[in-house]
Amino acid sequence: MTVGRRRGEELEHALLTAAWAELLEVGYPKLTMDNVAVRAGTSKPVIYRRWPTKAKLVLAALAHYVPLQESDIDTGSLRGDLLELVGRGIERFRRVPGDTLPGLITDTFREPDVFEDLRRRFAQDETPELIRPLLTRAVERGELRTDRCSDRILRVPFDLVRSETVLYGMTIDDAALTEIVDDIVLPLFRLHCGTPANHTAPIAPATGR
Amino acid sequence: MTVGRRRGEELEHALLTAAWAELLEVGYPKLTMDNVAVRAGTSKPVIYRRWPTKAKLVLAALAHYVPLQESDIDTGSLRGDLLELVGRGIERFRRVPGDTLPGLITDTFREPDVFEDLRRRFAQDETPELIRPLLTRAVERGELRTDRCSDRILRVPFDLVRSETVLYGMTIDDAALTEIVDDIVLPLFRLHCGTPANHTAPIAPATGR
Amino acid sequence: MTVGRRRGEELEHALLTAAWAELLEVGYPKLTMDNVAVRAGTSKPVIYRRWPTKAKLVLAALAHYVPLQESDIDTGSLRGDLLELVGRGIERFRRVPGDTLPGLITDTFREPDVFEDLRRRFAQDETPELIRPLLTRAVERGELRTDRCSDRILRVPFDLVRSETVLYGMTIDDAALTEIVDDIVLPLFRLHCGTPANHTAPIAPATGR
Amino acid sequence: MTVGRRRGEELEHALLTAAWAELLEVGYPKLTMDNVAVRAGTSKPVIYRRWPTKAKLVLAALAHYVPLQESDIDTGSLRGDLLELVGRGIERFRRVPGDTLPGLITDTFREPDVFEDLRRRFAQDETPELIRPLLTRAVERGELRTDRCSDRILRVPFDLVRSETVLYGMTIDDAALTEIVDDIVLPLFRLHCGTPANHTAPIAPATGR
DNA sequence: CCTTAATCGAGACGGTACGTCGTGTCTTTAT
DNA sequence: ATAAAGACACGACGTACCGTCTCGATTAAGG
Repeated sequence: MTVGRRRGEELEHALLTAAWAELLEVGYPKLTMDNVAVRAGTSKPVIYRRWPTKAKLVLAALAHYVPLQESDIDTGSLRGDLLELVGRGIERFRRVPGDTLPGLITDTFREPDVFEDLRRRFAQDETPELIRPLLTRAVERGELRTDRCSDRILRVPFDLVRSETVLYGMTIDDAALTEIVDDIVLPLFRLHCGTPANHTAPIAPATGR
Repeated sequence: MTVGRRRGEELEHALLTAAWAELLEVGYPKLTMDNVAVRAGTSKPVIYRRWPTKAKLVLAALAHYVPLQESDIDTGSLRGDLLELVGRGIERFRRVPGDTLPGLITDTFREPDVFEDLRRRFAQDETPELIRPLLTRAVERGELRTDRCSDRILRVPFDLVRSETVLYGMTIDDAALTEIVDDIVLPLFRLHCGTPANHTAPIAPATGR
Repeated sequence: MTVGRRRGEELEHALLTAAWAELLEVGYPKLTMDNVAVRAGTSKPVIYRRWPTKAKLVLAALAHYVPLQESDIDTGSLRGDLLELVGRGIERFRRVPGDTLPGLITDTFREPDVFEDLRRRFAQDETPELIRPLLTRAVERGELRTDRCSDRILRVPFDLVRSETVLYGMTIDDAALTEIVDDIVLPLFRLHCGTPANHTAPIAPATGR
Repeated sequence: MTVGRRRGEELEHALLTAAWAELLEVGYPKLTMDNVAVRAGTSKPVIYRRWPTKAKLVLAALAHYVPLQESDIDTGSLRGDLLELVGRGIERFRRVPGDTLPGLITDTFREPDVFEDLRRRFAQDETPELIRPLLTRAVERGELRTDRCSDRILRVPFDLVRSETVLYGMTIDDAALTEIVDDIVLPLFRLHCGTPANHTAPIAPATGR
C-alpha cells in the first residue's frame, strides 16, 4: 500500500490535502494531527517538522486551497467592480468550513505571528489594499472626486461579509450582495469620496422594507 | 479546608466563577473541565450534570458575567442614543476574553441549539431588536421620516463592532466609536429612513483621511 | 408504579432479592450498590444503613438464598452419610455464582470479622462440626473404632469440593462425588479411625484409571 | 527526576515491579492502574497497550515474581520427593498476597482465556504433570507397583494446600506439611498405586489427635 | 386523634478510578 | 540525512460508582 517514500513538495502536498479533507469532513475542532498523518500515509513527526501547531497546518492548507485571488478587476464602473470584488470574497469564505476561521482565531489569539498571518489572508488587512485601487479608477473615470477616505470606511464591505459568514455561519446570496453594495457600500463611498456635480448615479436605496 | 457541602445555586455560582477565572487566566482553548472542577473545589461530574460540554459551561459563565444590559436608552437625540448603545456593546465585548467568542463559535458550529443561544446573546440577533426602538423614537422626535428599513442596515453598527473586536481582537476607543456612528451609521440611517426637509443635522463626515 | 413505602423486613427482603438477582445476572465484580438500589426500587442509603459494604450485602444475600442445611443425616452407613453430606455441600456450592465466593474472599481478606463470617458459612469451619457426628455414629454402629482424628483429615472432603468448585469453577457430578467418597475420604477415615477386625467393608478403590 | 525514556523490556519490567509493589502494599482490590502507572513513572496507555485489564497485568506480575519452579526433584524416596514438591508449592503460595488469587479468579471467571492461564499457573493443571513423574520414579525404585491412578487422586495434595492458603488465608508450617504428606497423600498413593509385598514402609499415621 | 419521630425515596455531592484519545517528543529502522 | 513507523510521557476527556449528605414525603408510634 506504500506509494514509495515521498519527500519535499510531494509529501507536503499530500499533507495539506489530508488536512483539507479532514477539515471538510470533521471540521476544525475534531481535526487531529494523528488523523491527518494517517490520512496522508505518513507519521506525525513529518507534520511537526513543517508546522509545529495544528493552527499553522490548517492555515497552510487554507492558503493552499483558498488562495487570494490577485487578478485585476476592471468592469468599467465602481458598482460593477465592487460587486465583483465582494462577490469573490463571499465565494472565498463560502469555501472555508464554517468552524475553521473562528477555530484559527481562537488558537492563534495569543500567538501574534500566526494571528497576523491569518489576518493578512482572511481579515481586515486584505480590504484596504484591495478596495482602494477600485476607488482610484473610479476617480479617473469621474465617478468619485477622491479616493481618500478612512480605512474604516474601506473595511465596511468585508466587515459585513465576515460578520455574516464567519460569525453567523450564514451564506450570502446574490440579492444580499446587491443590497450590501447598493444600499450600504456605494452610498458610503459617495458620501465620503464625493460625487461630481454632473454625475447622475442613483443614490436611492435599491431595496426597501 | 472544606467549605462544607454546597448545593444548588451556591455551587453553581462557584462553578461559573471558576470557569470565568480560568477563561481570564488561560483563555478558552486551555480551559479544561478538570481545572474548573479543581478551582471550584468540586469534581467533574458536578459540572457535567449541569453543562454537558465545555461550550455550554463557558456560555453560561459568559451570560453570568457579561449579561445583556436591558436598561432603556433615551438621550434625546438619535446620535446620542447610538453612541450610548454601541458604546455599551463595545464595553460588553471588551470584557469577553478575546479567544472566547471565536472558541464558542467553533465548538458550537455543529450544534444548532447552542449556536443559536450564542447568537442571541452575542451576535446578530441582539441588533435589530435593540436598534429599532431608537429609530422609532427618532421618528417621533422628527429626526427621521420612518423606522422601516432592512435588518441588514440595522445590523451594520454591531457588525462593524464585532468584526473589529471578535475577529481582529482589537479594542475600539471613543474616537473610533464616534467615527462609526457619525461617518457610517447615521448617514446610512438618514439615507434609508429619510430626513425631514427642515432638519439641519450635519451629514458631512466627521473625520477625514 | 410505587408499591407503597416499604420498611422493615419487607424492604430488607426486597434488597436481598435484588442483590441476588444482580449476582446471578452480572456476577460479583459488576454488582453495584447503585444497581441493587434501583432494582429494589429504593435508594443507596437504605442499603448502607443495613450493610456498610458490598461484601456484607452479598454475604447476607448468600446466607438468605443458600442457607446452611441443618437437618440431620442418618442413612445407616458411614458411606451413605458421607455421600449425603458431601452431596449437599456440592449442591450448595453449585447454587452460588462462581465468582461470588472468590470475590467475597478478596474483599474481606483484610476485614477479619466478615472473613470469619464467610468462613463459618462457606469454608473450613463447617466441616469438622458437620462430619464428626457422622464418625461418632459410625463408631456406635461398629464401622469405626474411634472418632478421634485430626481436623485436617476431617476437612479433606470439603477441601476437595471447594477446590474444584470455588477455585476451578467446575461442577462435580455424581460419579465424581462417588470417587471422592470411596477412593479418598472413606479410606482415609478407616486408616485414621481404625476398622474393627471383623468388618468387611471394601477398601479397594471404586474407580481405576 | 526523569530516568530517560524507557522502552521495551526495561519499561515492562518497571511496570511489573510497580504492580507487584502495589499488590504487596495495598492488595489486589485497591490496586489501580493509575497508581501502578504513577509508581512506574509512566502513564496508563503504556500499561493498557500491554495488558488490557487489571487481571492480566497482575497475572503477568505474578508470573514474573512467583514463577513456576521447573527444577527436577529426586530425593531418593517418594516421601522425600513429595515433601519437597508440596513444600515448594506452599512456598509459592506464601509469596502471593492473600487476596490476589481470589481476586484474579473473580475477575477472570467470565474470561475463559485468562482464567485458563491462571489455572495453568496456580491451580489444578500444575498438579498431575508435576506429581506423576514422582510416582513413576517411585515405581522404578520399587516403592509403588504402578503410577496409574486418577487425576483426582493426584490433585489431592495441592487441593489441600490451595484450600488452606487461597481460601482460608492460612499459612502452612512444616508440621502441617508433614501431616499432609504422611497422613493423607502417601497413604492414598500407596492404596491406589499399590505397595510391593516386601516393601516395609510404615503406613501408620504419623500424627494422631 | 393528632402530633412527633423515624425512616423512606430520591437524588446531588465530593471524590476516585476508569479506559480512551490527543499532543508533542523521541527512538529505531529502512531508504 | 530524512522518511516511515510507532512507542513514550503527559494530560484531559467523559463516565461509572463509591459512600455521604440533604431534603421532602410518608408512616408508625406515643401522648
